[in-house]
Amino acid sequence: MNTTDSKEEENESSRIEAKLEEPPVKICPHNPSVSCASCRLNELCLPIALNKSEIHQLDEIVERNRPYKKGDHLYRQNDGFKSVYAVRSGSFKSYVVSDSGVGRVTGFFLPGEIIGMDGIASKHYANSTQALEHSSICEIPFFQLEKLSHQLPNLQHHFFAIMGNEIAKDQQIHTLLSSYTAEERTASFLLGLSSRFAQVSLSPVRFLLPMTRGDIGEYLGLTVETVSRIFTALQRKGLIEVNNREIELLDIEALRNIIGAN
Amino acid sequence: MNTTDSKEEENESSRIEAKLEEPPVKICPHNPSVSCASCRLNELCLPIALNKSEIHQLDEIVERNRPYKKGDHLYRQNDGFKSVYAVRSGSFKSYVVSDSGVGRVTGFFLPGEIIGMDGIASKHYANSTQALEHSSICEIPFFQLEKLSHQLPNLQHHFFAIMGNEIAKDQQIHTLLSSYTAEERTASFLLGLSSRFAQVSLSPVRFLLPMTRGDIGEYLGLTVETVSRIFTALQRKGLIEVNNREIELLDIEALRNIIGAN
DNA sequence: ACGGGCATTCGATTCAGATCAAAGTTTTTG
DNA sequence: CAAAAACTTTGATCTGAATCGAATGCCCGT
Repeated sequence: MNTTDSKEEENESSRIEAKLEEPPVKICPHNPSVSCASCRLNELCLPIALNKSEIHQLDEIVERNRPYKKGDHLYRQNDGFKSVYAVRSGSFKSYVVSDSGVGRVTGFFLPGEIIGMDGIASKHYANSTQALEHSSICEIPFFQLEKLSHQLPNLQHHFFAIMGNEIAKDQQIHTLLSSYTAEERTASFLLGLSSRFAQVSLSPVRFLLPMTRGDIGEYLGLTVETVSRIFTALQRKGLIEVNNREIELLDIEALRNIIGAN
Repeated sequence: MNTTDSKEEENESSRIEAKLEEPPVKICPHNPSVSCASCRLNELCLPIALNKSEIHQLDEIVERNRPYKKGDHLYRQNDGFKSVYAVRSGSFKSYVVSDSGVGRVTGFFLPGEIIGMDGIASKHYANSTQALEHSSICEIPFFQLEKLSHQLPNLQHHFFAIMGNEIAKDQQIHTLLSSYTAEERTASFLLGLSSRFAQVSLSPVRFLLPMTRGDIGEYLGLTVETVSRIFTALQRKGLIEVNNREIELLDIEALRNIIGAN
């Protein structure tokens, strides 16, 4: 999509390398001290609602892969489904490519969020997912997650909740795409990002967009130009301040009012 | 939405009645012979992949409510989440109503399909769901489903798959809404219905739409007029035959080609 | 059978956002 | 460090679908 062929080659090879060095390292090479028990995301991610011993068991099945460079793929459309992934740091986007070459972004993932659940039913991933920046991931082999869920009712319960949450979120987007204007979509998107950043203890009013305007447009069903124009318009109205990828929300109440009628 | 106040009153009271007559009748009043084991949908619905004894255990927790009349609500937005539902016969639609009164349909449900998973995470249903025609339902109290899933790995596995399927489906709709034209959306919708009818052994080429043009429009992010015009246009091109709610797909290949480029 | 209320269709017009075109800016890379 | 590639912004124009305005048809209850 946005990457050249040669870039893709590199990514592909580094990805394969990572797979070859089995058995997977349990401790993240670039931050060996992180385990689920000590991860700052454990209140947000899978371990939520698990007790100490349960977290330890979960820890056992989590594979902490080497970090992903910008553009590296976690998996590609139609790859066999094997794992779900929890973002540890950085960010990812999922997208599908049509025969006509037009890509459509189906989701963005920030730390603590789970990637890959679209593959559970069909056993093949329905989209491709790549890193938007230097990022790290916890890979959770789904077969083992199921087995462990069977032993730990709390984990089963929580994973049902995570999937239910994904379903509810997807339906909100359905509503957004089927009835919101470009400005409403954009405001809603910014507010959504804001609260997701807040969840990981980042500023909800000032943040860096990990994705391009084009990515946002594909996600929201708009063109790059429209996204850019709406950003400019919101800035002119004094609701946000834009500097490249850096966004500051100046008037959250007003942004909420934009989507308030819906 | 489409029902008058007085109609709503009726529905509401009948619904409350149904809840009052606990303990729930295990055998459907209007068709006492149906159990999961004998249900013609059991290859499609929850019992899939369960053995005879497991199906019997599932049967124990399923509540077969009285039938729902057209317009009756299964639940309403923000009601406390208690159960998921499997459609036994008829059809349902889910919708959200905005403050501004504009409703948006978020889904249609045919026999064998599961309703209500959007409430699992938040413990409150994110939408309202009502019958589009005289319909019957199997209610599955979620707490008991979880408990049983914990005992039956096959059930746990299958429910993960059902939820994963819902997630994958929702993401397809995301793509549809963010990049398809009105004609592409409509063609895709008709083909989707067609294959869902086929799954329950109904004709995939000739069927009755259980929903109005308005419902379809809200679901696809189009207006009633546009849906109507597209139907007319597809008929003029000889791809479908429309008579009120009755649809015949005359050229499925051509319909596929409409969305083929995507 | 009939009247009233939805649901559907169709035509005319408008408009939000796409498309087309091009310059400017930031990031990547050899 | 400079060239190239990728991304962003702005302006002009176009267009698909919304909106507005009716007329007609169908279904439901009495």
